Amino acid sequence: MPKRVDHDERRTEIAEALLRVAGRRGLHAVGMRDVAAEAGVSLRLVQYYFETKEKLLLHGLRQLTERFGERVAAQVRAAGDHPGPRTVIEALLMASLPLDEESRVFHLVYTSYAVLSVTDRALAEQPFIRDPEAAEERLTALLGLAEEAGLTRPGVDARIEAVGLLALSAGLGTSILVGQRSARTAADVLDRHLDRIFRDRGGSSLAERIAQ
Amino acid sequence: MPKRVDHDERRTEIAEALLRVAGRRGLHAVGMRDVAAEAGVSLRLVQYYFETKEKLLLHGLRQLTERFGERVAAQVRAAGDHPGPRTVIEALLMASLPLDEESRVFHLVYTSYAVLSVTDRALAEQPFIRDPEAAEERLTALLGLAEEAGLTRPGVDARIEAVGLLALSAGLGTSILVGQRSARTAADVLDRHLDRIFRDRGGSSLAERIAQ
DNA sequence: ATTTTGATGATACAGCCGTACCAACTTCGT
DNA sequence: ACGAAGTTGGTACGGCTGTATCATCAAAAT
Repeated sequence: MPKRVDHDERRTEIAEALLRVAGRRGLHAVGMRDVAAEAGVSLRLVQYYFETKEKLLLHGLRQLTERFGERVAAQVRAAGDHPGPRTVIEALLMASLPLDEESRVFHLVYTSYAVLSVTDRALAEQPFIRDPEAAEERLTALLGLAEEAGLTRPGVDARIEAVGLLALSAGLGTSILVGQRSARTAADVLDRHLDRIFRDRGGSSLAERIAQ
Repeated sequence: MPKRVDHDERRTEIAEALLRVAGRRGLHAVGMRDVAAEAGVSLRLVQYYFETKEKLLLHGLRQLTERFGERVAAQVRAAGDHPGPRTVIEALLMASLPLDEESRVFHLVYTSYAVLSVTDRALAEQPFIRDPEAAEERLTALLGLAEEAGLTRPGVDARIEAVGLLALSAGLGTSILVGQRSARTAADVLDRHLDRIFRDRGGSSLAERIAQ
């Protein structure tokens, strides 16, 4: 048989090119030809690995969320060996903020997809709308743990707090993305919010940890 | 001179048609021909009143924010004659949530514009990015008033709270938009958050006020 | 009444898009 | 060595887009 090329790897490379272009010029502006040029291959090849543009977009979305999930996991892992619930939650939320270029691209492209999904049925049925659900479950569990350990202030409802924290960090994320807020301000706000959930301030503040 | 047609009125009608189509099929999918058909006029007329598509889009954005501002103002006015700061803030934030069709369209189109503005310089320089600033000022002032009146809990920083509240309601808004949360859940979260800022629960809760 | 100017319509054009087609090349099995 | 199958490139097609052109009509001014 012919050249031994790892199809999955090739697909990953091309999808990566798609995400790069989308991050640079906006998802709405990427064409098949742009992706091909960015990946350094011919237009035909892009068609070969993803028969249609829609499939390419869907694959790109999947790849985007996967990579982001890994990134967040790594950042949480870096938070320490036996971190308290607040530390883990802080790491989780901060990792979701578009503070560096990679994360900025993620937010931009992900939000583009989310907007498209409102008017595109095929996109709306995609599981990427279910990823936040998983995050909610995890956050709720973490808050429940903290509650049992007596770390939270009285009257804290884990699920409601989880939803609020996710919405807050999502809102802060987009406001950073559009250049409305600085990373510093966002960290301050997040810090204050966590102060109202937890009894004790965990270690150093988020704001201090940002060199901005 | 020729037929006395109010140009501004005409422009408003056409821009309204643009927003309707954008709300139905997504901003990325609207073409000049779609707008013309929706407005019941010829393509040429759309070109006549807005020479270029970019100008049409910018006018549509301005119109969108204006209409939304009026809507919010009306909803706040409906909150009562001498409402307390919390009531006003609640009305403000709830009016920003996409609970009915009109507001849903606003959120969708506005978010579309925001996403585009990240990669489009002309859009980024548009003042619609400054509207949230005005909202922040107003919220900060309201919270400051509440603080002076002794209505808030100790340790409340008006500006940080304002930023947090806006980010929270923006995040809740988009999560409602993509069908991830119900209006009820969003109201609950907002309620809880306000409970942590204010000493007393204002009148009835937001959640109770929603028939959902 | 005629000219002038604003308002409207039909149609054409150039460019880009996603996709399809066809030819060529590479590498493996026999 | 030969052919088959996987892989790649060049190019063309149909459709849609925003914009421009040309012509027509209506109404006010002289």
